[in-house]
Amino acid sequence: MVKITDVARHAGVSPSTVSYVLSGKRPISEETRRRVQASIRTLGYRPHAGARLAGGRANVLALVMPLWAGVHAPTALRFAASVVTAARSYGHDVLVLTQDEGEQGLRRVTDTVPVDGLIVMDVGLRDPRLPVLRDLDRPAVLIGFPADRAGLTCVDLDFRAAGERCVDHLAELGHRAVALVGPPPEVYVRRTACAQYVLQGFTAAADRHGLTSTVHPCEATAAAARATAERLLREHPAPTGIVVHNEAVLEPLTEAFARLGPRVPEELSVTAICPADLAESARVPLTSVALPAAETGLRAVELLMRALAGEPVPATTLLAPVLTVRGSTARRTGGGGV
Amino acid sequence: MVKITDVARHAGVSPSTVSYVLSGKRPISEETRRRVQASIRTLGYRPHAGARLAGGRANVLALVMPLWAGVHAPTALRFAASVVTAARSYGHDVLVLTQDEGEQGLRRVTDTVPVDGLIVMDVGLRDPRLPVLRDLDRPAVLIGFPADRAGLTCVDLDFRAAGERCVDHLAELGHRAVALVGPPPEVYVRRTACAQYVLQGFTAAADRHGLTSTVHPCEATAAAARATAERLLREHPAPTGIVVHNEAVLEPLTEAFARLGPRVPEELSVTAICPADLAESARVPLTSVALPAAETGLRAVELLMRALAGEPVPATTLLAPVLTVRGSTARRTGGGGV
DNA sequence: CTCCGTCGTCGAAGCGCTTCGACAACCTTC
DNA sequence: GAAGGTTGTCGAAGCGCTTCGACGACGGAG
Repeated sequence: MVKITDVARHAGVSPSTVSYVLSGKRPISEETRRRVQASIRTLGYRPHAGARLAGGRANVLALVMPLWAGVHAPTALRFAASVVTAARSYGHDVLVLTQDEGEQGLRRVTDTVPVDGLIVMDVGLRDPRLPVLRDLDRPAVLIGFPADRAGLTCVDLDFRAAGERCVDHLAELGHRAVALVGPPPEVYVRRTACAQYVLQGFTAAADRHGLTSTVHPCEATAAAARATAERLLREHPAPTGIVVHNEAVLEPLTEAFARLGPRVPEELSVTAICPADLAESARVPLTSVALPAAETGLRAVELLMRALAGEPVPATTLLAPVLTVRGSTARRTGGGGV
Repeated sequence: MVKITDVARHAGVSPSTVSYVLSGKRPISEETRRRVQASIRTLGYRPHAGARLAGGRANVLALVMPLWAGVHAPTALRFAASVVTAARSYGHDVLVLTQDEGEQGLRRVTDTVPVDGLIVMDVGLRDPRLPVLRDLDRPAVLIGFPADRAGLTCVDLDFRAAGERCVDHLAELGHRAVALVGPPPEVYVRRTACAQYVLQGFTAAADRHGLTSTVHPCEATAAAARATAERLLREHPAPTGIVVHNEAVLEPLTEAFARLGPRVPEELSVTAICPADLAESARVPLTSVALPAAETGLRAVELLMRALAGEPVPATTLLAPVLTVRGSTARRTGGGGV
């Protein structure tokens, strides 16, 4: 293992000079800097994270992610993967923490492990971890928007706008009755932020367009999806436009529709809020607002890096929803409605 | 942040004594030990990982996992979750590394981050990382069995026996022609160990029973699954027993069968090698050999902890396959065959 | 030509912890 | 009852790095 003193010797300077070249915290002559950097490269020097002891950077960030309960694994993994990849591109490694470690988990990890900053996924509207995050001596970026975001840096898809965008699209196609199939009730209870925002956007847009609307939380099981499909079709007026915000039931739900009668999109238009490739690879490619996991993760890391560099960062970054029309929505046919 | 000197002062001993109480590397009188431990508890002291500098434990382990390519996300996440949970129960945190960082990734992380040991998922038969792992000054546990496991600690489901077990079951039920639907060709090319072992077990058992057998690698897409289903049914002799070792196509494959004709299990018996809950929640509950993600992760962590404690650990831990009969297999009916 | 301010570099101290050698105190053993 | 062993504890050094204060060299101002 090559250490800073090796670099210093090789470059003919003192260790402190090498340190200052690395951190840029003191002026170093152009020539010395170049020599030091050359030595660093030829020796393949890499600072050791343990030295965060002395106030340095560890080049490690912590990612708090939901690992068990009620999350759609492929989606969660996509976020994680993009965070890890982005972090690596900044030379950082990633420590994972599970959601359920809660507030103490945050405390523990910042006290115990050399970690430069945190990224927290799946934030609740009134997440109990918020006070701790505000209080921490390290920067943090939330993926999701809690109700009170004072003193926090947040990034996420604009879920409210996403909900609206879906309804707008359905309204433009002439649909007069719409339904939202959302995540399971627990998620609303936990008050996961994005579920709430979609709901708000959905309702607001439906009202704005004067549409009839209903909301159906749905467990992430095929059976629940089938039950929800049946319930939807029995409604009066029967919705002709559906917004699905629940990746896990996308598949069984569309299949249930296929069995129960209404043809998609001829008789029933379906839009989803989900990762783009999921929407593409459905048996009927779904018109969807993309859940930009890759971009969100990347943005979160970028924000964290800028915060670490001492730059000011925007408190909120809302990613604009992009609706892609695929095969699952069509102009409303037939009369009906009420 | 309370540090070791605080504890020492509070207990009326020197810092080194506290350290020895913690590490047990020197005898400490019963009375002193108790006093120190009391102080540790009341002050809520937690050693800082950065101090691994001085030779201590960091209480961090690295998990190398496949994050993008061709893995079944829910299964991968299950492994990861079990590793993280088990690690936490030993007071360790987990740093994730992606598969594709390869050998240098291992080097980097052990040089750079205070990490006590490694767990490596998804090992190839001739994984290029093996030399590095052997060479490292830290213990490592592999999930999976490479061809040459000298000097390595490995744990995994006995995939060979799992393949055999499925075929045995089908043979017992009177099936004379069986087919294996495996992971995509890439996986065989990368020589991911478990795919090879299932294949071996499948072939060996089929030969032993004198069954006709064919092998069908299959992409992880619904389209590929449908194509595979059609190909299977056109074969001559048509297989009446199928072994599926590819979680991603489980669903579309069974559905394709449902459409194309043969009734499961009356006309076609299907067994799977997959996580138990996946098998249970299929529309026709699948007879399966469970992929024990939770147990495997736990075992891997246990082995690592024992290695860290200096205890000798078994070089190989093979988990015996457990076949659970559910609704997708039945005694072969009808005549046919050739 | 001196004085002072800058610039660039260095040495030393210290981060929280472990570990080595030392050393009292006590216990055997002849 | 002195020699030799144990046992339990301590002090100090050091891990790789950062940072603070110091200092020599240089240049511009007076």
